[in-house]
Amino acid sequence: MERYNFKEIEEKWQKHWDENNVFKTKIDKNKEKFYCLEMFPYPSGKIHMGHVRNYTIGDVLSRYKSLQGFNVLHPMGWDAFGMPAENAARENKLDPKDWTNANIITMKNQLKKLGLSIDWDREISTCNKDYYKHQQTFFLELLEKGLVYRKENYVNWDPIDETVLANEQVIDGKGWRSGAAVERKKLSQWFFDISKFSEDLLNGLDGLDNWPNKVKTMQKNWIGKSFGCEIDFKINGDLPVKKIKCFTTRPDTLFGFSFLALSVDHEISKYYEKDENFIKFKEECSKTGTTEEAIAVGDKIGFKTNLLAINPLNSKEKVPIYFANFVLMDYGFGAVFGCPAHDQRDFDFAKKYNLEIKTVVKPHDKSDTFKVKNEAFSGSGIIINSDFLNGLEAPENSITETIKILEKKKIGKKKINYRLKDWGVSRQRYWGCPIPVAYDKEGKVHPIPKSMLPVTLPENINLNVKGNPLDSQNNWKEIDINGKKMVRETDTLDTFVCSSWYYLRFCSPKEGDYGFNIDDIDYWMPVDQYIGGVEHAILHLLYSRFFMRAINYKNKNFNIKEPFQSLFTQGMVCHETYKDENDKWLSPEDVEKIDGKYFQKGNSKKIVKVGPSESMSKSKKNVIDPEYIIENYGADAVRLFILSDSPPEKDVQWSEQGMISSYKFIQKLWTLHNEIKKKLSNEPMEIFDNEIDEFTNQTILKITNNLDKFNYNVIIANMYETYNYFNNTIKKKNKLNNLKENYKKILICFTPVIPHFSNHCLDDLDFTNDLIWPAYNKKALIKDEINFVIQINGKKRALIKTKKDISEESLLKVIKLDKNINRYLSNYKIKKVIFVKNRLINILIHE
RNA sequence: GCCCUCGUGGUGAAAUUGGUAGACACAAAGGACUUAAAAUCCUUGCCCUUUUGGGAGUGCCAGUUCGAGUCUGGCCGAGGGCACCA
Repeated sequence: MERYNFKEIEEKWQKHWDENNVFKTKIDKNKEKFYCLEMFPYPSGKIHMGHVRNYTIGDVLSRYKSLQGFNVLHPMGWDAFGMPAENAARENKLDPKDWTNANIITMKNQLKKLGLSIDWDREISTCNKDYYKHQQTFFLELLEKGLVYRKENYVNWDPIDETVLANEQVIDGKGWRSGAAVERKKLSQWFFDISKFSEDLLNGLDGLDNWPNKVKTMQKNWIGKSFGCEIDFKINGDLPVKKIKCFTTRPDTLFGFSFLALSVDHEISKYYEKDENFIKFKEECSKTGTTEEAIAVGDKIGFKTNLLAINPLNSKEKVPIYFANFVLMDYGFGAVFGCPAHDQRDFDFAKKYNLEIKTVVKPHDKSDTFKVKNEAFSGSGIIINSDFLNGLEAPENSITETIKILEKKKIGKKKINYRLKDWGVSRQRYWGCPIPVAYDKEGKVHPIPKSMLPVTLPENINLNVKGNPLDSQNNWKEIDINGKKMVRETDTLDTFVCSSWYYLRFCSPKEGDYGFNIDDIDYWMPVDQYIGGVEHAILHLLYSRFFMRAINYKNKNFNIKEPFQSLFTQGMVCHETYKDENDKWLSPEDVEKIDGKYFQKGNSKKIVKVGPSESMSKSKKNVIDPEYIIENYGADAVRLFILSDSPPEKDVQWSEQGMISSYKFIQKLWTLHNEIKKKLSNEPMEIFDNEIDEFTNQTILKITNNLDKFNYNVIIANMYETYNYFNNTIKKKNKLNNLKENYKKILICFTPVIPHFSNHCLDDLDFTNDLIWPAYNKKALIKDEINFVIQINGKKRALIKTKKDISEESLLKVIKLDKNINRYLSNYKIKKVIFVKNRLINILIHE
C-alpha cells in the first residue's frame, strides 16, 4: 500500500473541479435553492487562519446542501476598497489597484488550495468599476428618494487615517482601524438617512429567528428606542428665545424639577459666544470629551446662565438653567430637565452646585416623608409631593398618566426617541468609490447624470500628500455638466457601502445595466445562511439591513427587507503569545518547546515568556500561516483540525499536536480504506451483519443532525468513532455482505469535511453513481437489543442487555437473575417502580 | 451602572433536551515491539476495596422530581456588548 499522497490527490481533485466547472451554478427552477455566503475578505495580502475557519464552515455546509439535492449558490469576492491599500501603496510607491489585484491573485490561489466549492465565475471585486458603477447609481437613486443628504455636523475625526468615521466605527473613543483617539470636528458631510428606518430595523429583528440573540440584542441596544415625552419649558430672561424643548422618559417626576441643562452646542449657546467664561467652559468640555473613561468617571461640570426655566406644572417655580458637559447635542433636543432625586447623573450635578433635591417618588415600603439622601432613587414606587400626580404607581402607570395630562394641557406630547444616528458615509480618502455629485459655483449640489457613470478614480496619482489625494487632482475634479463648469465631490464612500449590497451582485455578477437583475434576485435571495465574525454585529449587518430598506423604499419591484435569513457567527482562532527577554513579540516559528519549557529556537539559553492565548494577530506575531500548514499537512487535514476542537461559534485554540493528529487520522483512514478495498475484492461476500447496518444508520443520523445544528466539532468526533468501529469490525469479521454499501454511505458523509480524500476513495472503489446524501433507515435504527439501565432508588446499579420492547413484568423477572440487583430486591420491599420503555427502570425500595 | 452569554477531568469538549456524566481528541503516566530512538499499538486516569463492588462528583447554596449538567430561586466567578442616551 502506498502512503496517502495528499499533495498529488488534492491537486488532482482541485483541477478536476476547476476544469469541469463542478461548482458553477445556474438558476434551476425545478430545484430548491440554497444561498450560502461567508463574509467576503479584504484582500490584505495572504489568507489567515480566521479565513480558513470561516470558509471551511461555509464549505462544509455548501457541500452538504449540494449532496442533499439543493441548487447551491456559494460565491466569493473581494471587499477591495479601503485604507490599507492606500497606505501600502504610499509606502511602496505603487498604485493601490496593483497592490490590491496582486493580493487578490495570491489569496484566490490560497483559497483554491483549501478545496472550497466556490463558483469562481461569479467572483466580484468592489474596486472594479463594473461594480462601483452600480453603487453610484444606487447613491443617486437614494438621493432622488431623499434618503441621502448633506449637512454640516460634528463628526468623528480620525487624526491618523485623516478621515471621518461613522459612529459605529468608533470603538471606546478610538478609530476602529487606526486606534487613534477620535476628535470632534465640524465638517460638511454626506449622510444616509438610516434613522428613518429605526422602527422598521428594530421590528425586523423579531422575524430573524435564526440569528444569534446576542447580535439581535446588540442591534436593539444600538438602535436604542426609548419612550417618553417632549416638554416645552418657558424661560425667563433677556433673550429673544422664550421656549426650550426637552425630551424625557420620566415626565412623572416633573415636580422634582430643579434645574435645566443644555448642551454647549445648543442653539442658545450662540448668545454666549462672546462670553469669555463660556468659551473657557466650552474648551474644558471638549477636553474631557475625548476618551470614554474620562466621560464615565469624569466630573459633571456646568456653566450657569442668568436664565430661569419655569416648571410647566407649577408656574411659580423657577429653576436655573446651566450649560453642562454631560448633555449631548445629538440626542433628544440637546436639553435635559434635571430631577436630581430620581436620576443619578442629575443627582451628582445637583450635589456639586448645591441645587435642591426634591423627592417625588417613594419606594412601596416607605412612608410619605421618605427623602432621597445619598443616591438617586430610580426604582418603582408611588408618586408623592406632586399635587395631582400623588398616589400614582411609578414608573409605568405614572408616566402614561402624566403624558395624558401634559397633552391635555398642551405642554408636551408623547415622543419616541432613538439613539441610532444617521450614517455618515463621506471619507476623505482616495481608494474608495467616488461620490457621483458635483458642485456649481454657488456650491449647489448636482448629481452626475447617470449617462456619465461610472465616475472612475484617476490613476497613477501622487498619494504622498496631506489629506485627501483627490483634492489636488484638478484635471479630474473639473467637469462639464450640460455645458456648465462644475467641481466634483472629492470625498469617497465609506467601504461599508460596498459590502451593503454585494450579496445581491453575486446573483447577477455580470449584469451590465443595473446592480442586479430582478429575476436572479427573486430566485436566489435571501441568503439562506450567512457566516462571519461577530465583530460586524452592528456595522456591516445593520448597514446591509438598512440598504435593503433603502432600495425597497418607493420601489414596487424590490421586496427584500432582510437580506440574511440565518446568521452564524464563528469564533476566532487563538494561539499562545510569546515574548523575549526585552518584551518583544516572538512568532511561534521562533519558539521551541523542550521538556515542557519554552526557548528561542536554536538557542536553549534564551527563555521565552509565554503569554495568554489570544486571537491570532500580526501585531502580536501569534499567527500560523495557513499556506505553510496546507503545504505540510494537506487541505483535508487542516479542514478537519480547524473544526475539531471547539464548537464553531466559540474561539478555538490552535494546537500543533492537534493538527498533527488530524493529519495522522487521514493516514489511518487511508490504511482502513485499503483494507476494506482488499476485502471487497478478495472475499466472497456472504454474511449479512445487522450490526454494521445499525452502526452506519446511527452515524448517518448523528452526522445529519449535527450538520443541521452546526455542531461541526461533534461531527469530527463522529468521524473518529466511525473509524474506530470500522477498523475493529473488519479485523474481527469477514465476508460481510453489506460492508460495501455501508462504507459508501460513510464516505459520502465524510465528503463535506474532507472532500479530496472522500472523493478519491469513492472514485477508487468506482462509487461514482448516486452520490447523494444517504437517508437513514428508521427501521435499522431500532436495535434488537437494548442496554437497559437498572436503577435502585435513582442510582444506577446495573446495565442489562435485553430484547427491545420488553415489558415491565418480564424485565423485573430478568433483572432478578442479576446478582447485584437481587441483593437489593431480596432484602428490601419494593415501594414503587418507574419504567421508561426501552431505556430505564427505577425501583424504589424501603431501606 | 444597565443588558446579554457562559461556568463539566490536567486541557479542548460530548451528553438523543429531565433518564448510563465525561463520547471524541490533546497532554500525562505505565507497558508491548525495538540494541536504542522515532513511529505504532495496548492499559490507566477522584476516594475506599485485592476483586466483585461501593462512595463522592458538572462553580456554591437551596428547591421541584422516582430521577437534575439540563428546570426554578438566590449567591459567587469569568467573558462580551452598551455607557453621562435624559
